[in-house]
Amino acid sequence: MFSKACEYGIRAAIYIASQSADNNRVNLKAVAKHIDSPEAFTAKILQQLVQQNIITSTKGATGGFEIETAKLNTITLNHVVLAIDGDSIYKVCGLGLKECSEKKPCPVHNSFKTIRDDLKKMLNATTIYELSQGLKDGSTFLKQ
Amino acid sequence: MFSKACEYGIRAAIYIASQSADNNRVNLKAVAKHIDSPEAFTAKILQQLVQQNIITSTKGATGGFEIETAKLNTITLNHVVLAIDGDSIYKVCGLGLKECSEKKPCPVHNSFKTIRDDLKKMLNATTIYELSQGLKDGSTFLKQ
DNA sequence: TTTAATTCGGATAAATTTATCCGAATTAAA
DNA sequence: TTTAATTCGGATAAATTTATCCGAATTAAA
Repeated sequence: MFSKACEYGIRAAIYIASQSADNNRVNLKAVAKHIDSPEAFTAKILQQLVQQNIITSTKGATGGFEIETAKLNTITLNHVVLAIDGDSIYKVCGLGLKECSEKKPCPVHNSFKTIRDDLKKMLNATTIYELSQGLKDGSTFLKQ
Repeated sequence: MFSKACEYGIRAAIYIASQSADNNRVNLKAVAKHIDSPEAFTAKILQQLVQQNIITSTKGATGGFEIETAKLNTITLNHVVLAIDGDSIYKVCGLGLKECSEKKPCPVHNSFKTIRDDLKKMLNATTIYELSQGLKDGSTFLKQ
């Protein structure tokens, strides 16, 4: 569904959000540990999230990553997916055709459209903050 | 969503079905041409479909690929997807977690479950034959 | 029987994605 | 001022997926 990079990105965003809710800034090492991901690769992904203004980074000793309290509620799964995988998941033809469109649809165009619209709706309706709450109350997990 | 191989596989199956409905056997070259795919790679994918008993191959001159008339109606998108990409699309966690389950769900487990179940339902309900009909009546397309 | 057209299967190559390494820049604390 | 901990950015490497090549086997037709 998503690239590995995007999966890590979502996991990282959820973990950072769970800590930012308590005003804790977290560094790369802590992120990689808590989401069970390769450190150096995670660094690249966090950089992307910083560039797309989804998370904030602070350099130097005691530096790390956080999400501004004001933003916490506004960031959706869709934002993270767009930042890392782009909009191909919404746009690209299910059969990989370049020219697939409403006017010249591939054989699965309409059935896929329904699924994709539902996915889009879900990604837009789900905030990273609400997902981070599940982590904190122990009803959901990111590792082990 | 699907691997490139699976996209080609679906396209190939639909094209072969459209020809088998008229009792035409088609060779690799024709398949690759009509679904606009690389020939050698397509050969590998057709081999997989043969091994999984989705299509039938005939060797030698005048050889090629076809789908048995009796089978034509029974083959679904799900069969082709399983043959090429396996069941990972149904099973694997949306965030790539090894241990994600009903009992220990990842943060997106339930929202993804809904989408995935809908996808599964659709893939199971759609036959390659019905898709090939759209091709023949000109309402859908596989290339250009 | 020979030839030509085909599928099959194994060995590779190219492209893309995933992952690592490392030095530079930054910054808080000693 | 020095040190240590950190993010950043560029260069690579490893793994996976996509794609190609080619000889062997098969088979219909000449």
